[in-house]
Amino acid sequence: MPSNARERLLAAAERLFYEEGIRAVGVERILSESGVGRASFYRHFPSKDDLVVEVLRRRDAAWRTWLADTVRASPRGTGELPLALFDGLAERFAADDFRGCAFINTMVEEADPASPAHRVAAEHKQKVIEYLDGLLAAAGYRGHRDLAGQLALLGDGAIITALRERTPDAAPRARAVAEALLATADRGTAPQG
Amino acid sequence: MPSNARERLLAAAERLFYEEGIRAVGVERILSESGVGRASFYRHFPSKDDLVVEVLRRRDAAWRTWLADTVRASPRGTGELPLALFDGLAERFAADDFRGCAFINTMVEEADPASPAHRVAAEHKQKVIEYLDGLLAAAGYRGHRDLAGQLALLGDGAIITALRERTPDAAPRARAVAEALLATADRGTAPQG
DNA sequence: CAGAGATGGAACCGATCGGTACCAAACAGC
DNA sequence: GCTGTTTGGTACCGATCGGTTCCATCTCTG
Repeated sequence: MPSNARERLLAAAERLFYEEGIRAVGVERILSESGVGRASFYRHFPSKDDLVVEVLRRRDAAWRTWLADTVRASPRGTGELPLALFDGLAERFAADDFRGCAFINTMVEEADPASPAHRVAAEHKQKVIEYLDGLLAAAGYRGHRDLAGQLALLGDGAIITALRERTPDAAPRARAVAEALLATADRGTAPQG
Repeated sequence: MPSNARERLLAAAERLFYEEGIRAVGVERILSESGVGRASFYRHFPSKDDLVVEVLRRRDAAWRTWLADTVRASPRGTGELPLALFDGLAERFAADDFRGCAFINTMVEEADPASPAHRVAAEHKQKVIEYLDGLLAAAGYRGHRDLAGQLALLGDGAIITALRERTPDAAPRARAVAEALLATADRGTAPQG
């Protein structure tokens, strides 16, 4: 019942946009790689911009699900559970097709902060911060809100560094900073350690 | 004696590329905003790509000069002198036309790491790290090489965060992390504090 | 003032951009 | 088998892309 062509379009677009960039990939490429006809494309999406937004929405959901799964599967204790973010990033950085963060890339490519794609990308980062905030709050960190922003900042810095170096080295480097940060942070009546 | 048209082209291109993105700005825009004729453009630059590379080279030189000047003018002592990076970033983030880091943006837009523009952008970051390494070494930090990479990582994270938030708040937040990092770092026979 | 080099404007090129219209084949449910 | 929807293919649209060519003008130097 769910349209087959639509799924193929989204899958091809997500891959191509990430690998080569949103502006660098034309509709023609998406059609040929997905095997979908031109008319079918515009039956499912009013414009390329709408496809972009839909791709980002799905990737946002998938990415945060992946992060939650990674944290859930982490052997780390509650106190250092937020560091699981960097464990997960280390795996991502090692992937052959790693090309940074799709949402950072979108904010860069779609310069206008009011554009739908830019907004979805910015909101993604905000949701990740809120998730980290929850982890930090559960671990009893005071100032967990600020800490969450700093961990996200470290994660973004690691992603940019990995994009430049083309190695996974940035992940443990950022994690070391995060460890120093959490070590100096004040934990109140910590539920457990 | 230095070609006037060439300077105007570089100035207009630098501004437009930074404000709207490299791919988003066509040659026609650069011509109209610089007042340079089409033929003159291709007399000075074999292609748009060559203009892009030249713009990046100049911005690299200007940016690192700015950083060195900022550090030189900083009232901070030797031990915390590298933190002047974040003092400088704070000013940049507050600018109305702030749109992230031109070199990060280039690495994102020019996806191919072998492309000339991407390489120049990546090399810029490397040079900044080497400069920070010098500051840290002069301050007597052990492991100054790793520390330099971590400070640069924090800087990039701050830039991405500022791009998303559209406020200068990320600079002091990253600086706080850098302070915690330097505080836990081992200083050998420190020349002075 | 004369000559040479640099300049801006415009016409033009093939290719590609995002988007529309039409059509025949494949597919479903009844 | 018949009907109605979804599909892929193709031709086409105006606009813009990066790049070439030619020309008239302007400016600087001798």
